[in-house]
Amino acid sequence: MNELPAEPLSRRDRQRADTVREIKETARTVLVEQGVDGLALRAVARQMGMTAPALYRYFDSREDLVEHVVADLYDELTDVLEAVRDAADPPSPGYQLLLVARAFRRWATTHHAEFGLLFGSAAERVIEPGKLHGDGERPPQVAGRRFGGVFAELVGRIYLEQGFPVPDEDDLDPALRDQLQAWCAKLPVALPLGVMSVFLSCWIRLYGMVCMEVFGHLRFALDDAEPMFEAELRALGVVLDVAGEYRPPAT
Amino acid sequence: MNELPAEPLSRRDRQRADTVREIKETARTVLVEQGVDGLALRAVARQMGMTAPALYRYFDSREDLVEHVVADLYDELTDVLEAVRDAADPPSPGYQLLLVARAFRRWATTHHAEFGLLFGSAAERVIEPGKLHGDGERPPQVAGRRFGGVFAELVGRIYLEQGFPVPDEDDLDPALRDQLQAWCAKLPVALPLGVMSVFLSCWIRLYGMVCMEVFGHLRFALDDAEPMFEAELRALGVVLDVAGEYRPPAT
DNA sequence: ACCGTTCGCTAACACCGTTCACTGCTGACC
DNA sequence: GGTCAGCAGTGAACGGTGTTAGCGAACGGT
Repeated sequence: MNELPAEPLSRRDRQRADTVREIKETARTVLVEQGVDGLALRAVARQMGMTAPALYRYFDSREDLVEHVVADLYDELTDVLEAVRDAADPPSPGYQLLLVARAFRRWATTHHAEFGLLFGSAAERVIEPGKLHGDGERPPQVAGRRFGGVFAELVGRIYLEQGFPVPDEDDLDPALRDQLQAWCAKLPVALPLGVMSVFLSCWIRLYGMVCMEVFGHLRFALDDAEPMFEAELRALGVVLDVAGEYRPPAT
Repeated sequence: MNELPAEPLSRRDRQRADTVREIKETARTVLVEQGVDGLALRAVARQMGMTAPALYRYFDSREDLVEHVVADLYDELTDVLEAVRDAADPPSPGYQLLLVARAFRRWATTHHAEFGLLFGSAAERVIEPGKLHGDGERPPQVAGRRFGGVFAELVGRIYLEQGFPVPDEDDLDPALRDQLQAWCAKLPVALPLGVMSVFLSCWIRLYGMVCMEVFGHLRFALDDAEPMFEAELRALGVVLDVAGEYRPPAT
């Protein structure tokens, strides 16, 4: 991203940046091998032949390290989603959304530990803004925003390019309308508030479904959630008026 | 529940049962005061004037204690939902479902720590069946089943008493159909598989919405999720063909 | 009154996050 | 080229965690 002051990196600084990167990568392998609970500073340090206090030269605390890992994972996930989106053929937003949603679920199910760190209840405090940390946005939040933006942008494009039925603004609960208005104001493009409400509803279904599957809250009924997920994707296609673009998964 | 061998409780056994109850209650107050992470054995013991190892006379491990607390919380939540359901006037299943769903969200938002323990990602292993523990069902699972049963039963009654549009069995993905079939076989009453799929879809929306709100995954757009929740309730009412029974919340 | 079970304690182990004081090394400046 | 500041990394230590082992006291049934 921001690499404008490209050269004035002293040799020391480069080495330091490398170490930071190595720490985060090691943290991630520990996360994968040992699970969210096993992500201990000492474990990370051990795995890279260091001692735990040394990590404090690079991160303020375990929490700080975790936040940076979270941000990196968000970015990685978003990169995957964007790549899938940009490789979609045809590149219509409806089909792109289908593929992106599927890629999201795929990433979640194949990266169980990472997904738990990003979207589990332990992430609550990581996502939470503010704290005593000043109210400047921290890495996980901007990365999380970018992630959500992929979906929001696609739904927005579907609406603008093809349209789908949305509730009239006057039919929305005023309390909801005001919040949607405030949220909309923070977005790059203004959309009718009804579109925002439809997007939120779809987002809840998609996100809720994936979280429930990964965290085992669907196992009381299903042991393989993929068919149900595909059924939900078709239902979302109907809601967004792109049902005709549905294609069964490749495999 | 099962109090058939009512009397042969020796004095010692009664005292022991009392202690078990006191431990679980103390664990719950610690949970509320300190949060999920603060739920430490030593903290529980300290608060009731004991030492941590003493708790091992009553529970095999911290995990074991947590599981029992989870089961109790499930039962308590289910009691609340059943009470709300039984007090509904009129007692039509559609209206009852509306009130029960609202009560669920209310309990979740007013019992943040407890909800996190029950439905957060930390509950993953608690919910998970089997382990090396034999494959007998453990307390959290039976309690969780009872909890889900409240919703399932209401949706079933709505279908049987009034009906709502469901997909034809032949339109379901065979892979999904088989799983729904297997699940259905475990339920007390047999329902068309299309009903099961509609129920699952509704459950995902309801459950997903509440989890996302409580765990802060909706705060990027909303700071008070209630209006959106009500909108979702109305949408679910349409799906289940009981939209006419919607009433705005009492407040 | 005895004896076995139960209960709670202390001590200890291994692990965690975090702080502190101390060592080398390295880069920069005169 | 020599000196000196600053940085990376160390081991020790503090207070916390879950858990195990062994001991003593109290209790219940005979």
